[in-house]
Amino acid sequence: MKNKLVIFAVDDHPIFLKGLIEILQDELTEASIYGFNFPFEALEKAEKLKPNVAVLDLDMPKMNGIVLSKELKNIDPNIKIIMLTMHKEPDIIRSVISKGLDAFVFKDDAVNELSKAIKNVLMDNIYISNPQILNQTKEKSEILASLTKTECKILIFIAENKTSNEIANLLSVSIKTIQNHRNNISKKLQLKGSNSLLKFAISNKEWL
Amino acid sequence: MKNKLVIFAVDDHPIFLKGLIEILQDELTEASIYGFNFPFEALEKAEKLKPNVAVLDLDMPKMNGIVLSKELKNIDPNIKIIMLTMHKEPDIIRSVISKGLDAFVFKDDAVNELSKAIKNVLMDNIYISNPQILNQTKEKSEILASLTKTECKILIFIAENKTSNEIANLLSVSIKTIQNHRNNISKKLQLKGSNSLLKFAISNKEWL
DNA sequence: ATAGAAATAGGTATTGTTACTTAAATTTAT
DNA sequence: ATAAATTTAAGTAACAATACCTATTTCTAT
Repeated sequence: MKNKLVIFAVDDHPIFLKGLIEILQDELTEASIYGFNFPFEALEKAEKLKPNVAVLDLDMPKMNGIVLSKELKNIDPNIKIIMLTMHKEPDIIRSVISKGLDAFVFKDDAVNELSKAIKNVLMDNIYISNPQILNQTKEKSEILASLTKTECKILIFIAENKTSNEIANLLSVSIKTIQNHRNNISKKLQLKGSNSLLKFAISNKEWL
Repeated sequence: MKNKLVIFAVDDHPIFLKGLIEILQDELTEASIYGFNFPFEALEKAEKLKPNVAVLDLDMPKMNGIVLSKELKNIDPNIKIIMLTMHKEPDIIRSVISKGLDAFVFKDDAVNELSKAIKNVLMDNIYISNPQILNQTKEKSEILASLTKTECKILIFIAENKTSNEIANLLSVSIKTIQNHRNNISKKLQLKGSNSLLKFAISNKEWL
């Protein structure tokens, strides 16, 4: 006779968490489901309750799903992590997926995909709902990864509303150096036209 | 003996909707709760089911909560609308609040505030959870509201990555006219510096 | 040690945005 | 009808970003 399955669900939105617990309970009637609105609550209870699976929201204030997953794996490396997200951008997913998760499920698909994900991670499989999304624009994220350290630093400054002049002063280099970097970044990202780099930086500032 | 209360809940996220229905059912055991993932489904059923209250998500693809609320009021002006949102920015809330809603509840507060909101709207009161948020930065939204029609139109074009030249061609006016409007908008919004208007437009594009 | 990558910085030109001015035509409201 | 607001558009100037180019120094890995 095997032990009762213990599942953690962590999401900062109370209503979403309520729905999440409902779904898990519906699908896994024999499991114990614990819901937490705050990541630190889940961490506090993890040692005592010894969860087998943790279903985490990626986007949470203060401690996001990635950080929380690392903390949980610290407590017990056998805890299986299922990451939930609303984001559908391949770039974001790719940047997150390489950090030791066991499953990745999109919130829109969660009703159908969560039980599959749980079954798979318990068999030590890695599960990704909607994997075809990842094949759509492989190039872009690879190009983003091709940016050098300095180029990344400058792109972050651009996203922070800094002009080339301001960045040059902050880094104590010539404005021509910054302009040159901007050009190289634009070429790598295949951006053209007026303020295209600024628009890109602002739109993607969360993921630099 | 009064009729049974009929409540609609509309949210594009299945899990959130599930949680929402749970809360409503918990709080109002005697009511009939109908949940819809898609606004058009709610519209289709509204004539037959004659809801007294509709709890709507503000941010939905294709048809947002404002549009849906107008359609529902078209079917029956007596339907009370409770708008749910995640946004906490006073600007956004102020721009939405003046469109004939009966209640405004923040998603984070929804567990506690929803039943209060329903009771109030049924008594023909207007209910706002967390009204103190609105008093924080009154000025900015008032300035935003001070924009004229043409200024708004141009701001939307700017947010759509259009240059002054492109906007001038689209509207068949001189580029100097567009530049002049840009200046007037910047002055009204108290924006200064390089590309400040573009940055503002991109950051606020959802609420123009 | 040396080749390759990265960071530095200069030139030159075009285009776009900001910031100010004035002013006429048109629309809107009282 | 008249005043006020809005839209239109001109001039001028400075600053910023894009889009090319070349070239030197510095770091990095084999």
